[in-house]
Amino acid sequence: MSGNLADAVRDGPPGAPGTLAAEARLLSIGAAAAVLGISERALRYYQQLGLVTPCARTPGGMRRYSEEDLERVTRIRELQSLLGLNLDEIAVVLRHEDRVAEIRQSFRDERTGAPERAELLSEALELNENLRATVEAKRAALDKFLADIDARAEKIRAALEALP
Amino acid sequence: MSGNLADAVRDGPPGAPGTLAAEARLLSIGAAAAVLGISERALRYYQQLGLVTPCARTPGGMRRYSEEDLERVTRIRELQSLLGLNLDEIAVVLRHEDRVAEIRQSFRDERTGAPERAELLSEALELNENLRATVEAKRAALDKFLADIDARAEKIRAALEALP
DNA sequence: TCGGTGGTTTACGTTAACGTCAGGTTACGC
DNA sequence: GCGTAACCTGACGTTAACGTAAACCACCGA
Repeated sequence: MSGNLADAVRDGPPGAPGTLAAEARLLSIGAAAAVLGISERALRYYQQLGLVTPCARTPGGMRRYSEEDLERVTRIRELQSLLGLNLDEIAVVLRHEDRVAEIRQSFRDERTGAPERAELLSEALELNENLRATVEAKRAALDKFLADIDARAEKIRAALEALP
Repeated sequence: MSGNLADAVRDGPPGAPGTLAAEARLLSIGAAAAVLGISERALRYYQQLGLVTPCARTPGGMRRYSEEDLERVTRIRELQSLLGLNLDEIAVVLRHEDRVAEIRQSFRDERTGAPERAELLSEALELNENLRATVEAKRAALDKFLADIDARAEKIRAALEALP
């Protein structure tokens, strides 16, 4: 092992005058992959599907990932492992979440009128509720599953107490 | 559509003297697939991997599935969709559950001594607890996920109330 | 300035979980 | 007894989500 995670993440001098703090913390694809614990190939693949695009590139064309980019990837993995969604379905979820973020922006905008604001909020609420329903369904099923397991455990424990 | 589900499941006269009720209710692979809502190919594939073997065959070699067989397949699908396990991992879980069933048998056996019974019960308990841990972990993650969604919804609702 | 490490695109390879097709066999209603 | 629908066993095809290799290019420390 020539380079470890700490080496990969540690960037050039962050004090270079003129560069914003956020800019200094952009990660290369190797560092990003190391931090996230996934492969570089996966990151490129997600980008190919339009799921995450690194916020910047170096003049030479190398990908630079921001903290926000990493969070997005984390989100992808969560939606994969927790909800069992495939990448196409995840793309939809992410688009919805992007839309919510967009709504948040419009909301901050001074020019947005009150009735339009209400409209935006209820749209955001609906998008949110949409995902919630999916998650809630899964949770309910899991809870039942867990209850079954616990019931079995209880029977075994009862038998154990009846023994000695 | 020439044959529907009801046709497929409805078997020959169940009153044929000499045949047990359970025997009369064995399903062909087509009927089983229809009831379960999966493909025949999937059933054959699961068998190939040693996950479910139909309890019987006709003299001519055609598969016959019992109610218990169907439950086992349902279990497989549950482990797939809820826990996101692959079929190899599911094979392990099923082997553990089979072992628990075996333990239950030994337990009913008169010849099993008291110390051995205790041993069997704690083995069953451990196997059960094993699966429980997996499920519980998933549930915790899902709960957190759901909490995040609810928090967002709350923020949106608060903004909505602050409007009019 | 230059060597080595790391990154880029392009393209073909891999694995799990089936889908589908071919060619022959069995079950069942009439 | 007979036709046909359902089933059998291979065997090859497919799709998602990457893995891997090749050939070329960027960056950075000495």
